Amino acid sequence: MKKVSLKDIATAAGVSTALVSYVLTNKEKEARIGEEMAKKIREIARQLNYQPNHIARSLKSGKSFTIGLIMADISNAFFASIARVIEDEAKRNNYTVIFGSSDENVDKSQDLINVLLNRQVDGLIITPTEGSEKQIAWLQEQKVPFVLIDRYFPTFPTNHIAVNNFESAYEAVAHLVHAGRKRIGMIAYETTLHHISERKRGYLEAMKDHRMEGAEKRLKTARYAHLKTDIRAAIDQLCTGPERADAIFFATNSLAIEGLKYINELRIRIPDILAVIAFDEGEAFDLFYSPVTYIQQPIEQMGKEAVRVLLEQIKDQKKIIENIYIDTTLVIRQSCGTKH
Amino acid sequence: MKKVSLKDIATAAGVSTALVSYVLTNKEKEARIGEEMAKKIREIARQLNYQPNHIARSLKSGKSFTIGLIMADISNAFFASIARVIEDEAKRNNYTVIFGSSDENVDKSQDLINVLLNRQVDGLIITPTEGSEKQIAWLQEQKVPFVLIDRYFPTFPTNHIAVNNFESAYEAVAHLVHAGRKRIGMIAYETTLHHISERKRGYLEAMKDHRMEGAEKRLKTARYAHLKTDIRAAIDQLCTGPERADAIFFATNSLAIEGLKYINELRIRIPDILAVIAFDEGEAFDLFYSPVTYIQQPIEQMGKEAVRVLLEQIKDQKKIIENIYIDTTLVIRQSCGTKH
DNA sequence: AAAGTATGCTTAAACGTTTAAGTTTGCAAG
DNA sequence: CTTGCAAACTTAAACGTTTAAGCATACTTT
Repeated sequence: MKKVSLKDIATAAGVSTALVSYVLTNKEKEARIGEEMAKKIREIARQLNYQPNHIARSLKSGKSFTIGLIMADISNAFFASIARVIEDEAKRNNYTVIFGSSDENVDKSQDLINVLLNRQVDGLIITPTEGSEKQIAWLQEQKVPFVLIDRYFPTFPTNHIAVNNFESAYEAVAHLVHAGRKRIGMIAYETTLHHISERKRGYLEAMKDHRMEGAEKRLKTARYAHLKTDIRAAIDQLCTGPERADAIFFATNSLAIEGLKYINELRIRIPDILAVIAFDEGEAFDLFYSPVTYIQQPIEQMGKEAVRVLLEQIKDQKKIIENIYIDTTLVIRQSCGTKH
Repeated sequence: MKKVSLKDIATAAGVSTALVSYVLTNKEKEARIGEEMAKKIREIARQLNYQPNHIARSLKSGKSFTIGLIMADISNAFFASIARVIEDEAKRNNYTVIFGSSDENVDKSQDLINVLLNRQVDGLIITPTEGSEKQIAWLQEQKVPFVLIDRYFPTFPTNHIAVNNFESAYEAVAHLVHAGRKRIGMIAYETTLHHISERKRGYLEAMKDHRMEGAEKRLKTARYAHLKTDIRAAIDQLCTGPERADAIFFATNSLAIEGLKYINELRIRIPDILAVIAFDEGEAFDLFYSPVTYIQQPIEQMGKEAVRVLLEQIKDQKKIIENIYIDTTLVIRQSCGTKH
């Protein structure tokens, strides 16, 4: 069953395709189409169930009405939720979303950028990986509209949507201090990515401001590719000896999940022996026997803003760069031993 | 910065675009291109950093090398994981994925189908919603290649990837019986979707075969749109009175998560007072104080098969319908009180 | 020397749209 | 009775590819 095209309608109506095009794109006024004819064409289009060919349109207009979405890993709850919001929001604006997962890997990221640009996406929403500065800079040179989300590079200005990582981390650590914890540790990723650095900085500053000793030595990192083993090692180090930590701040939900699994195995009681705070949400945190206090990122807002900024960028290339910072909320549960 | 096209290369090389096209699509042999010239063209293409325009190609070939993915909700861990696998697998085959969430809503589903088909996707992978039979039947009439995943309609044959829902549910309930549970309940969705019906049937059959009383009255359902309240009501009914259930089988991960939250609130101890089994995975299940026994669906395999079947279908329209059934694994943890 | 054929390239149409620039007809104004 | 102009269409080019068909030129055959 062949698709019906403008030509089919034109033939059926005994007119040129141009006329049909004008009518079906509601340009009757500008093109001074007769009322009779317009009605007739519309009727035929309806009968034949005409569906415009988006590809032909894109070729002509140079716009695909498609957004490319590059996330670190769509199967991760945080990114999946963002993807969800972005798709909804894009759809509301008649855009469609193509996605891919970079796995925090520079080469995959480059590959995805290439694939998506070849597909003529009108713009990109990206959670950039470590070491992808050059790729991002190149996008900027090429004047490809894009927005970074979750992370960004402080060294050069780009559109980005981020959360106030420093303050959020600071606040989380302060909360632990006020809950009476003395030996607070942190587990983060081993990365130079700015959002993680900021979280680390928030931890260190808060520790300093509250005159807590040994922050540096209690700041552990894990490699993305060796999450499980590295986290276990970190926790082993943190939770043994006379100076064992009485609180851990996890820089990320995946770190927290892995960490809590091991803490469970070790039968370290929370919050009695150890207090815990995590960045990001996770349904697992709700179900944990001691519901986990966490820093809640406003996912809905982040996704919507990302789409908004990107679409504005697409509409008007020379538009000024927008940096959106959104505040998080510290959701206090029982994992720090405080009831509010 | 304008994109370079075949014409640019042709001009630079002083030849026709046809020649360039032949070279860059490696048809030199068939088109008898001179070695010298081929080398020269390739070099120029490299220098200008030529990237083929996918849209133009699609228009010409009538193929977009794009798959449409319609999931119930991409922010749900199960679907997100499937989406992840599908995207990876599609990419390996030089396909790209556009996605959308139907929210278990027929109208949204129809809307997504329209949007994706207008985008000229070459085929669809769908988790069909309740009541979408007509849409699916229409796709079949229109000879649009598609594969259903997770669910399907037994009333008419379609390509689909499914799990042996009946047997899995049966096995889960049998496991509960062998663990000594007497009053086993089930909480499912209120839906006519076949995969859920099969899970219910598995429960009922297993109960009958093991001579367990009161299965019907202990089979509760919750509406997707009123998950929280309905689940609470169901659990209230199941877990009170002298005949209170000593086990609950959740038909889905979202049901289980919501259910466990409430069970936690009620301070019903697992597995002492209540045993629990869930369909699907969830990191929350690992972290639960009594790690949850669950039916593990082979997500990777499901996603890969879906892509395989779809691509075969795209290649050869008259290909016979494929129904893939994949076995699940019952992952036994502590939530049923048994250690293996 | 004529015919055939291999080689290397060009032409042109096509995919389904959009849209600027015609063309034709009728009618009012000069 | 021109001329002007509005109304209602049509033509044709363009977007960037692909690909069948065509056209020289040179090299073999007989």
